[in-house]
Amino acid sequence: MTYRDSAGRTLEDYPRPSVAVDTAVLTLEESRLAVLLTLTNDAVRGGHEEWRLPGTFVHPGETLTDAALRSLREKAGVEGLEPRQLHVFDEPGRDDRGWVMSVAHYDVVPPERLTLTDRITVVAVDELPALKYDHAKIIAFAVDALRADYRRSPDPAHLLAPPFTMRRLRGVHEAVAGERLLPDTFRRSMLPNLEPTGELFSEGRGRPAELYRPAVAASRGGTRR
Amino acid sequence: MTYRDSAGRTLEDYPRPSVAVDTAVLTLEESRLAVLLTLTNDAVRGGHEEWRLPGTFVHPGETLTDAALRSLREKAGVEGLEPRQLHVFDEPGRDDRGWVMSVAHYDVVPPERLTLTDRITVVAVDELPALKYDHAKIIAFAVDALRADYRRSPDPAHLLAPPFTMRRLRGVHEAVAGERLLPDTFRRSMLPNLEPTGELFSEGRGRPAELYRPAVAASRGGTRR
DNA sequence: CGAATAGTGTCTGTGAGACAATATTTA
DNA sequence: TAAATATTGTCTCACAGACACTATTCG
Repeated sequence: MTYRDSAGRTLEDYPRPSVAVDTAVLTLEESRLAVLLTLTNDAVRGGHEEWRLPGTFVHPGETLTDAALRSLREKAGVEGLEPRQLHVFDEPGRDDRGWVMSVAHYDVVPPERLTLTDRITVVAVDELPALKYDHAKIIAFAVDALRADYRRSPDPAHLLAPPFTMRRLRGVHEAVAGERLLPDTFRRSMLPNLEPTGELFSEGRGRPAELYRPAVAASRGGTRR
Repeated sequence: MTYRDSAGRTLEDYPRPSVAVDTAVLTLEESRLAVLLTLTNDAVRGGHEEWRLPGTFVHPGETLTDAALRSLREKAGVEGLEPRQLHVFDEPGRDDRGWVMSVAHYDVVPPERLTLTDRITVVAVDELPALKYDHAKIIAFAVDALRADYRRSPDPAHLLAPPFTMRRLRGVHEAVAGERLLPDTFRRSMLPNLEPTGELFSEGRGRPAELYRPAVAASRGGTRR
C-alpha cells in the first residue's frame, strides 16, 4: 500500500536530492578553539592534502542525528556526542557530484576524548586550511552558536569535568570567546550559576582556589527576589 | 561525465529522501500574532477540514528558498517574501507517504499583502486548529525566531510602513511579544534605533505624536562613547 | 475646562567594567 | 619575606522598570 498521488505516482517517481550531514566537532587545543578535520578520500587515494568535516549521506530509516553520529563514529572515531542542527547548505553546484544538500551540525567535546591519527587532526579555528565544499562556512556557524551557548551557561558543552576552579572555567571561556576576560568580572558573572563545593584546590604557587560545579538549574540571570 | 563512486555507482543509485519546505508566514490580525494556513488537498477533495502551512517538494536546480517562494506564490498567493530557514524536521514516520524531511522556514508580512480565500486563512498563533504533520512545531519555532528578531531591531519584518508613531510601533511589538509594554520604557528602548522625522501625526483626540523611521544602521545598543 | 494622548523627569535596582585592596599560599 | 594567585570592596556607568509630572490637542 504505497502512497500514490493524484497522478498515480509515488514519491520515488520524482527527482530527489542526496542529503548529507556534516558536523563541526569543536574542541580546545592549547587554550584555543579548534575543530576536528578528516582527510578527504581523494587525498587518501594519493591526491593532494585536502581536509573536510566528517560527514556522510543520510540512510533510509535514519534521522539526521543518527547519520551524524554514524559519521562521527566511523570517520572521526568519537562516540556519545549530541550533534545539533545548524543550517542546511543547498546552493546548487556546491557539490560537483550532483544534487547534494548538506545539513550542518555541530557539537563540542573535550580534547581527551579525541583520538588523532594521520587522517584525523585538530586545527585552531582561526588557522584553517583550505576545506572541501562550504565546510569553512559551517565552522563559522558552529563557532557563533557555541559562543552564544557559553554566554548563557557556565559549561554547556561539558568541556570541564566538575568540580573545577574559577580559573579553569575562565580559561575555557577565553578559548571559546577568543579573547581575554577580566577575572573579577568573570567570577561575578558566573557565580550565580555555580555551586561552591567548599573544597579547595591548589596548583603550584598562590592561594588555593575554591572548587565549583554548575548549579542545578543553570538559571539564566541568577537569583531574583 | 557523471560522478561515480569507488563502487562505480552514481548518487542516484542510493536511496534518497524527498525534501519538502514548509513556511510559517506570520502576520498581524487584530493586534495579535497570526499565521497563514491553507486547506489540505484532502480537505479540498471532500475530507474533513484540515489545515497546514504552505509547502512543496524541492525541485532539481532549485534552492530551498526558491522552493519556499514557489509554494508561497502558488499556494498562498503571496510574492516577494524572504523566507528564512528554521530547522529540518526529520523524524522517520512524520509523513505517512514515505521518507520525507521538511525544511521549515518562516517570514513575516503585513496583513494588507495577504489575499484570503476559502482555502487560505489566517489564525492567531495561540488559537491554532489541529494541523497536519508537525506544523504546529514549526509555528512555535517561527514565533520564537520572530520574537528574537523584534528584541534586536524596531521593525525587522517591515510590518509598519515608515514613518510611524511610537504608539503604532509599540502596538506591533505588543502583538509580537504577546504582552503589554510600558509606553515610557518602550519609547526609551526604541529611540536609539529610530530617526525622528520632525513631522507630527494626529489621530483623533490627544496631543499629536511625532513620526519616526528606523535608523539607518539600526544599531544594537544605542550610542556609546 | 476636562479627557485623552504624547513625552519628560527622576528615582531605584541591577549588573558590567574597572581598579584597588585584602587573603592565602609556595618558593 | 616576596611573588603569585584568589577573592572581595568599591566606584562608575548604562540601562530597564516604574511612577509622576508636564505638554498638547480635541470635544
